[in-house]
Amino acid sequence: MASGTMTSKKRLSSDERRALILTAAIAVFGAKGYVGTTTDDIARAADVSQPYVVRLFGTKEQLFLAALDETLRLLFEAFERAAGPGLDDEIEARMGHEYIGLLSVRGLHQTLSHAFLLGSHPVIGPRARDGFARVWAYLRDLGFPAERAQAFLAQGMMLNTMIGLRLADAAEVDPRIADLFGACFPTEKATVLALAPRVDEPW
Amino acid sequence: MASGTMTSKKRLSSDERRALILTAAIAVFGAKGYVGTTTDDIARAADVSQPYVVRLFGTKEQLFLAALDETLRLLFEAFERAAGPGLDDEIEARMGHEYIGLLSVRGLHQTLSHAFLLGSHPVIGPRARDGFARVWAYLRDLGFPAERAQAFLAQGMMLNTMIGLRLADAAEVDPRIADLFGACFPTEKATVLALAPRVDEPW
DNA sequence: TCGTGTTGTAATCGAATGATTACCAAGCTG
DNA sequence: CAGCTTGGTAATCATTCGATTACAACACGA
Repeated sequence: MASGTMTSKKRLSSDERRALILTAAIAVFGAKGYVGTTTDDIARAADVSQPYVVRLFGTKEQLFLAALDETLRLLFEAFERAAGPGLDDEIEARMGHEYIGLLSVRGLHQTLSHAFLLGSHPVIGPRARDGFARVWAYLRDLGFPAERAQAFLAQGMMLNTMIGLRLADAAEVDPRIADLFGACFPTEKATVLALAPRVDEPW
Repeated sequence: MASGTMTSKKRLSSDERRALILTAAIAVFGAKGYVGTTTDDIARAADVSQPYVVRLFGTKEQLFLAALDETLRLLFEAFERAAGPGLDDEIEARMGHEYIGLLSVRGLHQTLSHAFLLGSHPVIGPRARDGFARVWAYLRDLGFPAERAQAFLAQGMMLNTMIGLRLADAAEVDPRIADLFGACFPTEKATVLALAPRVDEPW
C-alpha cells in the first residue's frame, strides 16, 4: 500500500543515530532553549521517535549536556584551526572568521547563549561555567592580553545576541540595523548575513 | 488561631499590586527564562495567588512583555541619568556605571538576555528586536560613533553573559576568573562582584 | 533456519502548568 | 447598615511533556 513512494528509513548504528540526533538537538535547543525544547521536537527534527531519543541519551538534561559538549568541541576545533602562526592581529582575525564560519552549524551560537543563561541550574550551570572558563583560559594561554581577550569575547557575545534576536532580516530593511552590522563585522558583514538564521526559519 | 503572628496582608490597589508583581516577574523571568518560569513562581515571589497574576496581566506572554517593557524603561531611565554634558569618554563611563548599577534591580540583565534569545518567538521576538534597535539608536543619536557604540554594547552583552552564568562566585576562587573580571571591569570590579547574583540565590 | 542481540516504535502514564470558574471578603458610599 | 464595586483566592480543567513499558522488525552468526 503506497509502499512505492515510501522512502523506507535506513537502519543505522546507534552511534550514527546518536550523532544525527545531536546535530538536531543543537539546532532545536538553539532555537527554543533548554526548557522550551521538547524531546519530541528533537525527535521529529532527527526523524526518529521520541522514546528513542530518550533511550539513546537517558534524559533531556543529559541530552542537553551532550549538545553543549559537542558545541564546545566544535568551537575549540575551530579555534585550533585559527591558532596557527602569525601576529596577534592575524590570529585574532582568523579566530573571528572561524567563529563566524560556525554559523553554518545551525543553532551552535544560540545553544551556547542558552547554556550561558542557565547559571542557576544545578547540573547545567557548572558545566556552562566550566565551558566559558575554558574559552577564556584558551585565549589567555594563546598569549592574548587580558584586555584583548576580553574584547574578543565580548564581540562573540554580541554576535550571539544578534543571531538570537534574528536581526539579520531587519538589517536588509532598517538602515540603522545595517549600520550596526557594518560596525560589528566591517570585513565579514556579507558572510554573517548570508549564514545567519532568519526569522521564518524554525531553526 | 495563631492569628497573633499572622501578618495579615494588606489590600492594595490593583496598580500597586501590578507593580509588585512586575518586580517579581523581572526577578523570576531573569533567573529561569520565559518558558522556564511558571505563573505560580511569580505569584509566590509576589506573595499572591497564581490566578490573580493571570487576571492582572491576561496571559503569561503579556506578563513577559510587560516585564520586558519595564526592563527597557529602567534601562533608558538609567541612560538618561548618564547622558548629561561631558566628553564622550565621560558619558560612556557614566553609562557603563549606570548599567552596572542596574544590577540592583534583580533579574534585569538576564531578562534582557532571555528576551534577546527569543528572536524566533512570533510575539516576543519583534518586541525584543525593537528594544535592541532602540538601544542602538539611542547610542548613535547621542553621538557615539558606530565603532564606539558597538564596543559599548558588546561590553554590555558580556556583562549580561557573566551574570547569567553566575560567574561571580567563581571569581573569588579561580584566579583566572578573577583575571576576567578585572579585564572586564577595571574600575568597577568590586561593585560588580558586590551586586552580582550568586549561585545559591534562587534569583 | 533458528535464535539472539540490536534498532526502533506505539501506547500510555503521571506530573506540571496556564487558564477558567465560582466564590469570598474588604471597604467605600449613600 | 445596605448594597455594590474591587481585591483576592480555592478548586478545577484540559493540555503538554518526559519518561516507561511492551512490543515489533531487522540483521547476523552458528
